[in-house]
Order: sequence, then structure tokens, then C-alpha cells
Amino acid sequence: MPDDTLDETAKQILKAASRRFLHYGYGKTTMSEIAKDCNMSTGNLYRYFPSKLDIAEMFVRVLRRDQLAQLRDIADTSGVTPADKLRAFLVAKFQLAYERFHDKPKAFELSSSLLSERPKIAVEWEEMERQVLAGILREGDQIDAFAIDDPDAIAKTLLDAAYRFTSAAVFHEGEFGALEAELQGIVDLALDGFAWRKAKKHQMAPVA
Amino acid sequence: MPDDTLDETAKQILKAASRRFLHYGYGKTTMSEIAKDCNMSTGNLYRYFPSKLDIAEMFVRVLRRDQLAQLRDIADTSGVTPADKLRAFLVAKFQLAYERFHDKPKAFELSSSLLSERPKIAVEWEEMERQVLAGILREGDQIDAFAIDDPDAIAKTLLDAAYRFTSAAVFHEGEFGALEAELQGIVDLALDGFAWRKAKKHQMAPVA
DNA sequence: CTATTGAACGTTTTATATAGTAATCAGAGG
DNA sequence: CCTCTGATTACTATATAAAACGTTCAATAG
Repeated sequence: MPDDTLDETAKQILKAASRRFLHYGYGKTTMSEIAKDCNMSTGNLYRYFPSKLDIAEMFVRVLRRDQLAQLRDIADTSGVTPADKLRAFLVAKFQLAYERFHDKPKAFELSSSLLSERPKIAVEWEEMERQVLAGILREGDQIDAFAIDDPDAIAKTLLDAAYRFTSAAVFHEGEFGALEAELQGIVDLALDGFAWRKAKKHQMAPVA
Repeated sequence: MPDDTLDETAKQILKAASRRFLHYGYGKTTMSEIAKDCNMSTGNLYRYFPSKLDIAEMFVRVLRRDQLAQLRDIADTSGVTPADKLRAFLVAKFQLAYERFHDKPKAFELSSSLLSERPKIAVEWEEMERQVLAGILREGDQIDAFAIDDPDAIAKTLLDAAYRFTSAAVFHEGEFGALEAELQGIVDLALDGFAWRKAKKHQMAPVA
């Protein structure tokens, strides 16, 4: 959504700002540089964005929209078991956090600056990602792969359990492969937990 | 161990420093203040501790020794199922981290300062705690409550899964009760995972 | 010889002055 | 009217000077 409701001038500003944000970082990019890149005055920038931070927010929103789309793709792929989707979802989320921290330091700095000033945005994203994960769980319940009462609560639990590997705020030390293996250990255990709950449900049903 | 190998003068220094660390924080405590409290010169402090940071390290070691003892007590209690021990262990670890962050800001600052300069100490403590948890798992395996191949690896997985709630480095927002409930959700799922593995093992055994 | 001192040293932290920046707004241009 | 400007303002960050700090060590005391 973010991109499309903007007029041409706003897009131009966003593009110029994005280039500088990625190259020099948020703190080292000035409004007058952005204005100069667009051949306009600093004052005019404020006709299109309320503040510098709002330009950054729009930029990060675009990035995150793409990442969320990636996670949705995983959830919507047909011919994959819910268990594999769950696994793929968490590994992809880990991979995104890992890359952001290790390979894209400027984007990481930008995200950090933004989220420290606008914490609600993080909550909003977490909520959206949780819904995608809850969708996978719900599908698993319907297909009878899992037995899940409250998909949203379980999604929260899974995200908590994977937090160490999926939160960009946590420092990721160690090799990618080693960290991924540890995450897989968590996923394995969770899937076995689901298997047990499913078995228990089927066993109980006739009794009740 | 830390406390006992020290002579009287060193204990006196440690005591004076501890009082100031807890009251004013590590950064706002100076070596000359500690010296004055002990009626000695700054230079003499260095006959008993190599540096200010080493005084802090000794102080925190004493704190942590008590906390580790608390966790060992949980593991060594008789008449409690391994599952309940596991739960109690993780909840206690969460509670310690929560208190350190919320109720003892100076101790938290001290820990942070120390661990940023001496990261190996954190690794050392994690290792010790993991061994205690692995002991609980091993007991569970022997009693046949769990089916666990590699207790140490599984302990690592559990600590990873609980990381969000047990790492002092992670900002704990929200009420204690709500956070504990989320942690319990993780423990529940993990225990169900163990139950499944146990069931699977018994089912497989006759076949092989 | 051992235990202690306190001035001296190099570094870090803090206080202050300076420069630069984000955001505003009265007015120019179309 | 509506769009845009750039000098102005209040604030923030950077650079510089001053104070404080951790640490050392030659000298002193017992």
C-alpha cells in the first residue's frame, strides 16, 4: 500500500532518500541533501512528508511489505504440508533477520532508529506475521495434521520460542548454519508436541 | 569459591565496593571512594585486585553463585517429577532475569558492564546452567519420563526456546504474569514434544 | 622484605562552545 | 489561488577544553 498512494514528487523524494539511507545511513543523510538530489528546496520536502522520520518509515514499510509477502508466499504454497510450511516460515524469518543484521548494516541501523522512535510499528508487524503463522496452524488443524485450539495463541508461543533467532534486536553471534540448526531443534520439538496433542485428541474423543 | 580464597583486606574492599555498586552503580563508583571507605589509598587496592572491573567481577560471581545454587536446588529436590523440575527451572530462571531487570537496576547495569567487557563469563554461566538443566533431562530419561538421546543438546534447545524470557539482555515489557504465561506455553509444548518422543520410542522398540 | 602511600601519567568522561540540522513560515513566482 | 523558496528559529550533534578517573610506581613506613 505505501508506495501507491504517493504522487510523483513524493516518490521522487522517497527514491532519493532511500539511496542515501542505504549508502550513508539515516543519521548521515540530511534533508538538504535529499532536497538537492531532487532539485528542490528543503521546505518543499515538508509538503510531501511531515518529517524526516516519516520518509524513513515509508522506506522501511516498503522493505517490510516485500518480506511479509515472502512469508505469505510460504503460507500459500500448495502441495506442502503445514509442518513444512511452519518450518519454512520460521527459517525464512530467521534468514531475513540474519541478513538484515549481517549483510545490510545500514538498513539495520535505519530499522533500529525508526523502531526506537515508533515502537508501535514493530507491534503492527509482529501482529501481521503472527496472523500468517496462525493461518498455517489453522490449515494444519483443518487438515488434521495438528490439533490446535487457539491458532493465534500457539502462533505467539512459536514466535516466542523462535525469538532468539528471528528477532533482529538480538545479536546473532555464530555461523548461520549453526544457528539454523539450533532453530531446527526448536521446530522439531514443537512439531513433536503438536503430534502428541493430535494423538491425545484422537484417543480422548471416543472416551468422552 | 570466589569469596573464600580472599584474605580479610580483599573482603573488606569487596564489601565496600559492593555497597557503592548497589547504591550508585558501577560507573558512578570511583576507586578513590572505595579506598576512602576502607581507609586506604587507591594504590593499595591494586595489591588485592588487578582492576576495578575485577572487583565487579568478583561481586557478580558471588551473586550468580547463589542463583546457580537456587537452580541446583530445584534439580536436586526429591519427590518432584522431572517435568515439574524442568518447568520450575525455567520459571525460576525467568524470574531471576525479570527481577534483575525490573527491581535491581544497579545490579543489572553492573552485569551489563561486566559482560560487555568479559563476554566469556556469560558463556561460562550459560554452560553451568545448561548442565543443571541437562541433569534434569537425564534424570527424566532414566526414570523413563522422557526419551532423550542427547540431554546436553536438548537442554540447549530448551534454553534457546525460553531465551526471550530468560535472557537479561532482552527487554522484558509487559506484566510478570503475562510473560510467565507465555513461557508456560513454551514449556507445555516442549513437554508434549517429549511425551511424543517417548511414545514413539516405545512403539518402535518392539518393531526393531 | 612486605605493606602501604600518594603524586604522576595517560586515558576517559564531562562541561562548554561552536557548527550544523530539522522544521517553520512569510513571502515570491506562476 | 496553489506551489515552491530560502532565510530564520530552535534544537541537536560535533569539536574542543577542562576535569576526573583508573592505573602505575618510586618512595616511605613498619
